[in-house]
Amino acid sequence: MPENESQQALYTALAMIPPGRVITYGHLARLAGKPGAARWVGRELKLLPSNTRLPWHRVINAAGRISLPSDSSGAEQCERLKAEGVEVRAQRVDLKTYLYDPAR
DNA sequence: TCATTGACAATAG
DNA sequence: ACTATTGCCAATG
Repeated sequence: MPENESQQALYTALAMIPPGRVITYGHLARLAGKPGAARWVGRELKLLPSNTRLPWHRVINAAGRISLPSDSSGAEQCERLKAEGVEVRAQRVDLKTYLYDPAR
């Protein structure tokens, strides 16, 4: 059973991000019905189980960078993105090219 | 209740 | 490109 509406909306929105595309925390928050709650999104993603099927790795910050420490988690996100065809050069993703914007 | 912290964001200098 | 500041939501001490 859904823990709450917002969380359910977040999962649904995240699940529809196609491979090879990315989205920012802010945009995802808006899609989840909580505009301006980018930080809340990050907190929720951190709570996801390691066995989740959700594409958490397609979520990056507004600057196009990985918002995780460069150790294990950050490196894994980077690898996952590259594996999907997303170019990550100098720790940075070109939002103009890879950002998933349903309204555009 | 207040202060701090965190997978954030926009703006200014 | 960098730091500093301010605003944001929620959890934690």
